[in-house]
Amino acid sequence: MISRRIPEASVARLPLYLRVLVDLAEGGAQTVSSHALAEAVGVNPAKVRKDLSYLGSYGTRGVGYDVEYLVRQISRELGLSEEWATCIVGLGNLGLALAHYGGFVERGFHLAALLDDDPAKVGTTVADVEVSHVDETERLVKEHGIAIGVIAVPATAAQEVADRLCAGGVTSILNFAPAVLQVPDGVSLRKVDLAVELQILAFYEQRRAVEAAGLGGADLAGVLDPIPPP
Amino acid sequence: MISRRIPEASVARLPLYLRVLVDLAEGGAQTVSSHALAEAVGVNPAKVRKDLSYLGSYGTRGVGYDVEYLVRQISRELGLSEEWATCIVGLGNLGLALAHYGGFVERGFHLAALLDDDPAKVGTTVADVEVSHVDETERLVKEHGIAIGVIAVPATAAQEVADRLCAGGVTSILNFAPAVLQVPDGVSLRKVDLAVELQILAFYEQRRAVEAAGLGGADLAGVLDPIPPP
DNA sequence: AGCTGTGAAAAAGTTCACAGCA
DNA sequence: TGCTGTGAACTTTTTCACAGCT
Repeated sequence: MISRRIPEASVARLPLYLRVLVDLAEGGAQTVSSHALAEAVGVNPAKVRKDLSYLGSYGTRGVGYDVEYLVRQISRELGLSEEWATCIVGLGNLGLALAHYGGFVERGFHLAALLDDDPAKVGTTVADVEVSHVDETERLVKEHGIAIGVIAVPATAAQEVADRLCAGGVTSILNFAPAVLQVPDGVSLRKVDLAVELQILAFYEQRRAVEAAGLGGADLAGVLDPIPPP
Repeated sequence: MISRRIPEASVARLPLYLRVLVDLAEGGAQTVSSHALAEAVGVNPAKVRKDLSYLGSYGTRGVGYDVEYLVRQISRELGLSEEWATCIVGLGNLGLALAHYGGFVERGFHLAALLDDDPAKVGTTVADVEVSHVDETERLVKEHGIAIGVIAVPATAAQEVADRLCAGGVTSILNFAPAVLQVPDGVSLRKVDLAVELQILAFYEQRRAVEAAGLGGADLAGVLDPIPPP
């Protein structure tokens, strides 16, 4: 119980376990083994046990884990017992999609404000929330006690928006803009970058193509050999 | 040059380097040091050098890396010299946002098909592409030689869509549905899960709150102590 | 017998620190 | 002098393997 440091990699898997466990609970399951849980999440059973052991020893040897109990423990650990106030800055296609995303509000995330710099959007209502001008960011973050800010603006505006969110007192940022952001110590920053994900997939596509072409050690000139440097 | 295995973690950073390098090139920079590049991407300079060394030895000691040359090398490594045909399945808010996303088409990704199961959407045109019925998935993937499929349907439909994409011959999938997918060997799968990202942020929010409350070893009962198991 | 919890081993990833070249 | 390239140390993460409880 003292000084529980849960490794980052484990933290990132807790939401996945939780989702499966909720489904299992709804399906009426009482207990689940690390093996079954691992299968459902697509990981190794030993990893499941290690991850869950960081939360404490909640399983029963010979039986497995109590589903309902585990749901409660993980929810609490993830802070999902509380309601986190969030805001979305930037209501382009992506921002709108996020605002309407059900899973957003589903578990403890409350959309407290929407912000955009387009006067045509300010004052309209999206997902039952009135859109405010981005200049109001600091004020609204303070007033609503917003903890998590979501950035869905173009890359060029992202740092300014981040600065404003932090100035207002946000302590977590989820950034969808393709930009590297600087935030003060003590602010958590996560990034989702669609173009990067596609490029990673392209890398492995490319490699398969090269490997197929290169079977048996054929000459790959023009396919992967480096061009001599300038 | 023989058997170049680039670690996954490095591959995931190549697109970030590329983005910065393209900006630098547009800004007229001739060369860049590992230090400057590291700063711009937000990583350690040694990591930059290690990562780039996997591509070959493209730097010049005492000088740095030739920006243009590095852009070419990384682009080639990421398979961005080719045009990858992609499709998006599911044209809800997120699917539409993805279809309109500029960065999508920007670098070598060509939107060859859009699919949805809603008869009202089939036949309409989105982002200059006519929407087809999801039953056409296999056929369209084959016909257009689509390599990468993007899944933006609800979780319940995601596995079926994945199966169809794979049946058609897709070799990479980017999944936005909150579901764990099963794909055949040889198909790359990446996942973007908005709810998970928020929950990870909530975990660290929660922990900060607990740490603040627990300064000096105060009693945390009711905040983090476990409820006794059933 | 079945399944958890966990030390210990293995693997992957990061950072250091410095030789070596421009 | 300045900066790359890289072996080696270190850290984190994953996996194994088995003792220990039910």
